[in-house]
Amino acid sequence: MEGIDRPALRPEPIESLPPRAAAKGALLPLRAEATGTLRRLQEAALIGFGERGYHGVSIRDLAAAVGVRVSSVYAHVNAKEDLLLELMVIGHDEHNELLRHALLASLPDPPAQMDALVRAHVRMHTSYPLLGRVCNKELHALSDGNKERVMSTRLQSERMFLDVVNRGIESGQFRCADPWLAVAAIGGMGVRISEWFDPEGERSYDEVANVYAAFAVKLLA
Amino acid sequence: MEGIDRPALRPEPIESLPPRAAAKGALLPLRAEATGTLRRLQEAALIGFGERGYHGVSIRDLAAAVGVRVSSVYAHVNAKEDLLLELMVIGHDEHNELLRHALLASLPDPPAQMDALVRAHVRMHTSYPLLGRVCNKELHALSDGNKERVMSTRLQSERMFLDVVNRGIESGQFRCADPWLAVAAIGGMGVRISEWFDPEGERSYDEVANVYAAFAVKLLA
DNA sequence: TTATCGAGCGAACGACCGCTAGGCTAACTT
DNA sequence: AAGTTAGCCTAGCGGTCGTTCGCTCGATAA
Repeated sequence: MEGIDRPALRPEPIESLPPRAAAKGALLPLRAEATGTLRRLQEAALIGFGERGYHGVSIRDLAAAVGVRVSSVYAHVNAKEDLLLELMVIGHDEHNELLRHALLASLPDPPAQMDALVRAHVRMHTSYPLLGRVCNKELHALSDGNKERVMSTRLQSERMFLDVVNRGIESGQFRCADPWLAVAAIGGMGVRISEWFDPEGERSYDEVANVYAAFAVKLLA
Repeated sequence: MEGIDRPALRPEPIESLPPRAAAKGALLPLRAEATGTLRRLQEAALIGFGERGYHGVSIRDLAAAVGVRVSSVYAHVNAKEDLLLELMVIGHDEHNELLRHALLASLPDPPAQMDALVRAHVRMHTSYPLLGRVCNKELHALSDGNKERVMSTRLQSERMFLDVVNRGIESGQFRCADPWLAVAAIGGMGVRISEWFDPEGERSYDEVANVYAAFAVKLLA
């Protein structure tokens, strides 16, 4: 028995937020329309779920973070899971839209399209690292129906990458024995960004995006 | 109000395990020396933490999975966190050793060394996908001291990749403006494997390793 | 034979969990 | 002025959390 002073289960509260960072450093994308207390609940949930995981954050934590009593939370939210679901839907929809717009604005050349897709992918994970973390780590906490709903969006996004890879192979500009594996690799390196990216850090979005886009295209050459 | 039938928080128990899979499909690497009930607790924790996260699995879940009462768990384990710590140490040490041995057995040529490192990295995440998931997703649940201990091993592993990239740049075999970013990308695509790899699936370890190793070297060319 | 010990047990501790019932207040409609 | 509503409150429900306690039982060692 050596555990004299056992570590506290929840060592520190979720820091409450300054009124609102400039849009540049917003926690959530513009498609998050909520305002007032609900908005602050969503942001507290984003921080908490992102740092400690869904089951590591209680309604009491969230209530304390926004300066409200537990029961008042339920004036804005039906259930804790709804808070997670909303974040996951926002994140996946935003990601999907970024990819779609990237494709629309790109020349119809597979390497150019892949470059555009990867830049959008990187933009998502550098602009909203906490959201990326929640979307990629907390799926398990969603009930089956909600999980399916989110996964269908993710599958659509994956398909965009896959289509570009396949078209590039047909045109002879890409060479790749297993297109899905290439997409998995490209996707994986982007997803991980949300684990280390720091907007105040030494690497800007542009640097990461340039490098990763080049990586993806080289990897398929 | 639409949440008529609220989803159960913990819908299904951790399935209890068959006596022991052949070493080929072992849940834990050989360096996990525990036997008997403690071993089965570790394996139940690995499955539970990997599928539902540390805070999503209770001591009662683990006890039920190994067929023992809650209080008996504490004959083998000092605290729940120790179970997680042990898994994380095993995982990180195994990973580190695989990388070291890969380097030792490789020709001193940076592309060959990178090929070997990536194969070892892939081997880790295909052989022990649950362990990879726990190691990469549950760091937040470790107390500060334990987290540091694990992170120092991770840093050592990262350094092996970084050294090879830097040496390859010096020798002119690699071209890369930001070596750390390349390591992050290569590491990220490997880490993600544990999220989708299925030993019974259509892709074998060898296929994934071949492709990913080629990706890494091409990406640095 | 006796002593020790590992491994299990039932019961329970205090804290925390998600969630709800019901009441108060202040602002907005009508 | 009267009614409605949004938003917050106090209080507490039933249940689960990690952990501890004192105990039994069988195997091993002296």
